[in-house]
Amino acid sequence: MAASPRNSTAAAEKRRLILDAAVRVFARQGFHTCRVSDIADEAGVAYGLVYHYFRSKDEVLDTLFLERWNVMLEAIREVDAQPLPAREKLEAIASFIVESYRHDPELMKVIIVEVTRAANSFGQTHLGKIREAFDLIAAVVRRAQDEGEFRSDISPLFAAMTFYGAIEQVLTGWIFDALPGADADLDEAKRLIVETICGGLDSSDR
Amino acid sequence: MAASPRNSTAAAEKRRLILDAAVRVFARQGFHTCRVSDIADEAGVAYGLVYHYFRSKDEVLDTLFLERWNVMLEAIREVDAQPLPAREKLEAIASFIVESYRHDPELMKVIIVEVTRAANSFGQTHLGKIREAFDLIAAVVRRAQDEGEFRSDISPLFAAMTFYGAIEQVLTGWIFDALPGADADLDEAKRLIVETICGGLDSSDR
DNA sequence: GTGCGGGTTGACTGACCAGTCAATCTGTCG
DNA sequence: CGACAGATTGACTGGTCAGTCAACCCGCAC
Repeated sequence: MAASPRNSTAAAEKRRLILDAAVRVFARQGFHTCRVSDIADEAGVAYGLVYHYFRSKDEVLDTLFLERWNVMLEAIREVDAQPLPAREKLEAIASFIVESYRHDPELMKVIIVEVTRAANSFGQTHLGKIREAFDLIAAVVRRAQDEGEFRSDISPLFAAMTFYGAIEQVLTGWIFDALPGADADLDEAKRLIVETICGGLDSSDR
Repeated sequence: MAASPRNSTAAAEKRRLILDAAVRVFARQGFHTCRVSDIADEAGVAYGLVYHYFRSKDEVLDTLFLERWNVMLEAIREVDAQPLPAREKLEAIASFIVESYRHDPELMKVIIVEVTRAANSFGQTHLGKIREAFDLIAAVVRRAQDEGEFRSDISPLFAAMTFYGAIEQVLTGWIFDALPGADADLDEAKRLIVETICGGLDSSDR
């Protein structure tokens, strides 16, 4: 039965139902302060069913994070494979992250607040995955330095952390209403982040 | 007795003993995963004594955060009061934060990981205080824009968040060994952060 | 229609831990 | 010295919740 296509589809849908409910609950109440029963209630399923699809409460969050983060890593790799100036690559990366937020702000809130910036609890587990993103961005910077597009006196990894840190702080600003986050602001932000950071990295006339 | 100077000093020292122990425990195990008894053990005092000096476990963390954050806010205000170019003001601010890390990395780890970047739990409570820092930095930027030192097409608050986000990400890199954090690296970082960010903000010839 | 097997249910358990409190200690003052 | 006050102790309580599990449901195969 689990082998038949109809049922495995149904199972996947149930699983997704729980994951989507978890996003809403985590975003609203935070991972540590919500109960597994909150997730089950939000999904409209019984408590025990959560444990049929996931080994633990942690695994629910892990799944949400990894699903999205892997998509982002792939997107960065694709961007980097294209023959573009580094500035445009960074713009594409910033754009991808901002669009992720536009598309599903609750999911991005959960990922940033509960994983990426929670390096003592979940971040710990995913430090390697998070680090991968920095390394990919650093590689973009390094190549740009080799080709003279960026100045060479800033360590690529350092530049990558600065770039990513700026983006994440802006998202955090939107998430907690410290920064206006209307549609137009998001578009503006893509441009401004890269403009701010690249101005400093750019080796062009100064 | 609590009124006599010798005892009130002794009381203050005991309180400090507990606070310092809490820093080490929070840095090592994280706020959520440590027990109050861990703090008491680390301080070498009885469990109940923690509750003699603090109303709750939360209040211990609140105290640590506010103590340090208020010092930082004051430092930023003092920097801003001086007649310096904005770039040097930002350098002084970055320097202050980096020196805070050099002086007591465990405390900075706790503040960043458990408060500043934990906007769902403790950050929530202190959102206002955190926001104050952004506003102070934004004020520096705004004045620099008015005087033509910085370009005016980037919102001051946005610039402040970018600047602060970059710093915090670098500290996070040191905290979790994603970035080399030797003594010389810290000095280098002060310069590079401002260099990176201001290059973009600076309205000088481009 | 009967039986199988996975999906689904929710009451229950075991562990954990923040915070309380009554008892004890210690140093000071009259 | 006696007694008082605040400091210190740590056993205990109450509540919370992640995870378990035995029972039940339901669609399918034969």
